Amino acid sequence: MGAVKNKRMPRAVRERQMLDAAVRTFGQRGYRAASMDEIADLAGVSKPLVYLYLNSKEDLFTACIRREAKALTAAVRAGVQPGLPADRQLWDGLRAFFTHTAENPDGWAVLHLQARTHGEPFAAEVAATREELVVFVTQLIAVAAREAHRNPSLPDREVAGLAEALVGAAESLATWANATPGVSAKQAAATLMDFAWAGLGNLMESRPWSGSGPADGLHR
Amino acid sequence: MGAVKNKRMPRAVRERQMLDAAVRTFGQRGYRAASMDEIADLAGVSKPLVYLYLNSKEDLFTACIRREAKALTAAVRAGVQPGLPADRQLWDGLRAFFTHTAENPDGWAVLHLQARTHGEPFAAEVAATREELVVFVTQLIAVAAREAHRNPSLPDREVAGLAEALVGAAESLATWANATPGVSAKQAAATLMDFAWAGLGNLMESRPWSGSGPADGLHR
Amino acid sequence: MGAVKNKRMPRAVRERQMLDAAVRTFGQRGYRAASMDEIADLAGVSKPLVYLYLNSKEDLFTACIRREAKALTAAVRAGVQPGLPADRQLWDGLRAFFTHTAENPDGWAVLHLQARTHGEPFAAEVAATREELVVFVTQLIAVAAREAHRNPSLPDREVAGLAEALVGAAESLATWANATPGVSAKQAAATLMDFAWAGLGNLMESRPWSGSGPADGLHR
Amino acid sequence: MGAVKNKRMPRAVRERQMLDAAVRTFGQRGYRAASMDEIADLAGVSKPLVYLYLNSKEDLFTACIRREAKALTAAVRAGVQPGLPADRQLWDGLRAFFTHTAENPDGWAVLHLQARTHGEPFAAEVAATREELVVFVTQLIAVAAREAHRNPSLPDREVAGLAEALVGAAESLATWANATPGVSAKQAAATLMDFAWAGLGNLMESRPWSGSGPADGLHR
DNA sequence: CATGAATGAGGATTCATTCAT
DNA sequence: CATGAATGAATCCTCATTCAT
Repeated sequence: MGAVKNKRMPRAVRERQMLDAAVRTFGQRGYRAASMDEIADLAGVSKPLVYLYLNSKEDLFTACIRREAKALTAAVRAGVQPGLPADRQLWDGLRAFFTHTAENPDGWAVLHLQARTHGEPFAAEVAATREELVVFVTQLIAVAAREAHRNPSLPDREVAGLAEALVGAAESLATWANATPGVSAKQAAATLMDFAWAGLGNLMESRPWSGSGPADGLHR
Repeated sequence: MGAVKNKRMPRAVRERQMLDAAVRTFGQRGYRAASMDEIADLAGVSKPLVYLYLNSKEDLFTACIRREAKALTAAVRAGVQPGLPADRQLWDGLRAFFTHTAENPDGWAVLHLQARTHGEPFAAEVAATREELVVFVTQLIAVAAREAHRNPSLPDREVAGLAEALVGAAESLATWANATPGVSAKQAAATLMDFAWAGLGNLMESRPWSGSGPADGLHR
Repeated sequence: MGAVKNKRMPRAVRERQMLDAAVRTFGQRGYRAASMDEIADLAGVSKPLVYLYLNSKEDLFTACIRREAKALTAAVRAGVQPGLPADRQLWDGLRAFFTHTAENPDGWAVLHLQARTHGEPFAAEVAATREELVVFVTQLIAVAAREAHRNPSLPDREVAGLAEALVGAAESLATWANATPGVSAKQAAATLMDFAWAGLGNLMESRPWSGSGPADGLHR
Repeated sequence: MGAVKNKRMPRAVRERQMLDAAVRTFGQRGYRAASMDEIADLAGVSKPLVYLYLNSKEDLFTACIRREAKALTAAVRAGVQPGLPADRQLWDGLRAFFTHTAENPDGWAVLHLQARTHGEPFAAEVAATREELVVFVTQLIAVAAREAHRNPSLPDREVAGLAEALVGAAESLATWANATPGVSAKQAAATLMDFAWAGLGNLMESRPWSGSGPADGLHR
């Protein structure tokens, strides 16, 4: 009883409806608990059609992961302008990230919660996306180091850990912001930016990160 | 066929064996995918005995969550000495946290991945534990602020966000460290401590956090 | 392996086959002892199909009760002509009742034995049907009283008791007739009619009830 | 947690406790739904002891049936004085019957509802008892016929049917009286006595059965 | 005697998946 | 294309029953 049954739609449209339904169902119920029946129902199509187009539950879930992963990285990329200074890029990226996850809570749940919970076919899929973000952050850190004329560059492993920590914090904050009424994407981004750029120690001494871009009131 | 079948053991022992098997199975397969058959098998007992002692799959999972949550918070608490400076307490807590999660990867998977993925009975259970850690970190930040004679205290929501970010980063790093060969608990703790205390900005300027305790070469 | 497996039948037909099998199995084994496996097998379908159409064991049993109850009351109603004198109506009703129960022993067992033995969902269901019969008999007694120009009408509770006794006797006789070879529906009806209308006392004095309708040799 | 655990009681007493618990449980839950666990618990003993004394669930149920059957027939017999006129004997027997079933509802449920519902081992057991009552009633009818100097005696099959109807009516009324608040054993007996002895026909003409014994206000 | 420990066997229910139309 | 009909294979859970102490 999900959507109205429209007969004879082009395949691409039908597939999108199915993926929409699947993302929503997987995101809310989890991979195992979601039933193909419910998904087909929510998509407004018959079950055999789902199998015809998407092959199997596993493939369907993989397709969901791929679509949502692509959407997330695209959103982050679209939010960032390569030429700007590193901290500005980070700030822009974080805002895009938090905005997108807030607008697509089910997709985010699929990526962050569900996909990692279930065995190898899926964890690998999502790990690749995550890696992409980590690499993006890693490069930003490297750029920032260059910009700061920092001589003895940080060891790679150290940088990897920092990027990992930053991405992990972002992921947690995204889930937290989704679950906490009254926390906007912008606030989440600001909190993390402070945390990441200035560090707690500096915050204690009242020196929050203040942005390096144009004075457009980046946060607060 | 998991363990050797030792007949006639006292209830407490059997119960522990069952919980061990359950944590391992739930941690690796997830709540839904784990079967009571596999758990009973791994524990070296028959299924009815599992039901006799632990009641139901739901109750068994809850018991796992409770046990692992208690163990984790106990480990962190045991690693921290209340009298020391805030940054030292944070450092000690992080080391205890990463050490414990590294030593109990399945328990950590149950808490961080599985329990949050499945509906209300369990999410609430684990949220309470997480809250405990967040509160601990929140208080540390407050103490640090006092120690730094910081006058206009940070707004509560800000502090909450920071604590959330820190805990989230720790959680992510724990999972990352578990999955990355060659990353020790100490290194994970050091990375996060740098990140949290100094911030990326300072790191760029070569001013990593260096510890406030006795000069015992806390890290690096 | 009960029936021949005819594939692809319309739903209504399959549902009837399932109910037939269920009535037979429940009637012979009882609610608890009957297994869904046996019912599905006897119906010549797989278990999931039974669940798809009938939902659950409880619902299946309820459906059996409803169908058999409706069939029984319909049979009795069809056997009785409202315009005739009360004793003739009673006679016709009894014959229809005994005929139907003799032709549907399993259905009768479900109604009389099994449904009343198991808790509330079912007992209520069958009680309603029984009440219908009791009311029917109660009204007949009242009509008979009017026909006999009996002045001080019998107290209601008394009439209720009498109707109850009559229905109870009929139920018992139906089961007895089913179990005793050589006892026909007609004989059972005649015995009860004598018993009910004339009473033992009159029978002793050789005055059996002889019918009030046309001289068609109603019995004997 | 049923009864207080009294250690070291003579076997006869323990067995009685078990049977009491079993009758109650079987009467209320039914044979299949009753669990040995619940029975042992209610009896205040351990399960192995039940098996030691009563062998198996089947044997236990059979023992219940036997005990309750014996108690019922004994009660009826004790209520009847062989020398008295037939209708007085019937009246006394009915009163004893309804009194006993009212005082032992669980025992009556075991005999009338549960035992007949389940396969051969039990149905036969209870059928024997029922037969005993039917024979008793059959003989009463024969005696009454002699007393009434009725010449052409009723055919045997006819008498058997009448006895069956009377016993059936009694059984139904017993269950009805148990379920209907405000109906006493005496009232039930009176209703049935009217019905059986006078017949509905006579009742219409205001000639209820009035008893043949001493004028002690037998009913009403 | 009495019991805590333990299990084999079975039963209700669900689900991903496939044909025949 | 689209679907109603159908199922093999699990999965959770319960219960009568038995030993070793």
